[in-house]
Amino acid sequence: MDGKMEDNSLAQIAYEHIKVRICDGQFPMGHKMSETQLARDTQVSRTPVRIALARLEAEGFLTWEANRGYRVTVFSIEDVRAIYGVRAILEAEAVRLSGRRGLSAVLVRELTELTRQMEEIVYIPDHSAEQRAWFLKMNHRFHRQIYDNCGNEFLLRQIASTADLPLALRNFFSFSAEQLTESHAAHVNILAALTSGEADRAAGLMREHIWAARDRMSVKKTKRAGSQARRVPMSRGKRILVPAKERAGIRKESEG
Amino acid sequence: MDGKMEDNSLAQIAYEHIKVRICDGQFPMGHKMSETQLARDTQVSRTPVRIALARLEAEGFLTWEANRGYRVTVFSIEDVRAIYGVRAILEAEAVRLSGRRGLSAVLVRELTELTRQMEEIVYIPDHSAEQRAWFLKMNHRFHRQIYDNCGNEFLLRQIASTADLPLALRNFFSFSAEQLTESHAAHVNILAALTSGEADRAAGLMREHIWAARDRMSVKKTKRAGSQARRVPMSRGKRILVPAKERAGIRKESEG
DNA sequence: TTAACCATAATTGTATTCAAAATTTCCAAT
DNA sequence: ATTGGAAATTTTGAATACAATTATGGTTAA
Repeated sequence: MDGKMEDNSLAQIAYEHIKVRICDGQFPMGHKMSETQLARDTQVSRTPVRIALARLEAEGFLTWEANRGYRVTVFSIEDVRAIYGVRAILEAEAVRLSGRRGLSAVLVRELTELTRQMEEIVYIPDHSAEQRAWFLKMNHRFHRQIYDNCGNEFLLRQIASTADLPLALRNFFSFSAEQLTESHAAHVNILAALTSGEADRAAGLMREHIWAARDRMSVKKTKRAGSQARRVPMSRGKRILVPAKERAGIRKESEG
Repeated sequence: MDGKMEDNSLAQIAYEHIKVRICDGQFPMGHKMSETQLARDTQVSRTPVRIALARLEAEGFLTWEANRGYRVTVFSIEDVRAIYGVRAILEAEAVRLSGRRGLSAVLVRELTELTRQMEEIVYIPDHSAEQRAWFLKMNHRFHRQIYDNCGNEFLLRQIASTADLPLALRNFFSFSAEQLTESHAAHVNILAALTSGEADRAAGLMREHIWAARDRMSVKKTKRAGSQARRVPMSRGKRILVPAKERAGIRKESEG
């Protein structure tokens, strides 16, 4: 169902394991990624862990420093804005291409169904955290379904690599009820534009939809993100300035 | 002058070494990257080579297959078109942002100087291959100078990662005199739009400039690229179908 | 108390070793 | 000659060993 062929390689397992923990926020920004520690946690040797770390570094999740190892990349609030800016143009383009190609009947049905499910949650006065999480899951699928139809595999790859980067941050920002409503409304409009063949308009709506998410993020918790983020690494070999000495207290809380 | 701080790590050296050889075309698309072979060539152990390969894989240069190692990613002509499509929107956005921020006097002077140097070559009736190479170098700087001013470090990173990908292919396509002229004219227009504060127009011109490069590529050597490219990998774990048995004949021609 | 310095420990960078999988080679059978 | 298959070789995946650098901790002196 998942289309995932068996990845027996420990490097792959370590990669996914670590990536999830970064996106979860279990490894916060600036966190020192100890190779030995990770190897012990995963019950493998350092070799596959190193492969995984190298890949995550190339993808921007980690930042490397000579003889000092890897850290979770520190994104300032400006960085996140910048990432959302890129996401906006990439995903708007994906929507445009997808719209130009035309949506199949089954795809429209799936998107409609997803929208309906999200709407259900939106109209629940006091939705639970679980329901909000479900909304986010549906939201993710909605976007992805549209993008997957765009026919530009490389664009998809770029989107995938940018969409996950600020994921760790997103955990800090809770969605309010109005934001869910707003988001849902945007989805409805985008879907309407797509089904009526207005690819360019759909693209513009998607761009604004992502801009809205960006702005939502900027106004809310500037304190939290701003205090932790000191420096923009984002390129190999640059120094990053982070508190140092925050090693303890994270290793044991995994899988509590 | 290069701003490169000492990278003693063998992994880093191997990374750059291999990447250059991929972009050079010394390692053609689909080429099997033997860890042992590379290790012997570089006079280091397999360990740093593996790190380098993992990074290059994450960046899209290489494609990995379980128990079968790495290969140079095979791009079909459609892939290259797709990449140029993404480049167009990314670099147009960089131009727009750069224009909105405004260009400093010194930057304008530098861009003007670069344009002048390129113009010189354009107006030489029979320019040498060396001069064409110089044009390409200036061209690259021109683009880069504009982008670097955009203020979105993440966008720059994305551009850097996409711009190099089809570099190997670009070696197959020789620039004709008219194409140089066309390219130069576009630069002049873009620079004019930027200096007159028309950021959006500059962005549009850049988009078309890159589209022109894309189309130039599509019409020329479809045979060459089409015959070598069989399948679009571009995502980890997918199978790629390449001739197989093309190992010999490459190892010895390096550093002849 | 603080600063400096040396010793110790821990971590990273690299090489080597070993096992498992894949490729190649070679031989036999059709 | 071609095909099939089994042994041999090569290559990848992973673990371990070792060297070099960095972090830590404690002792001493001001």
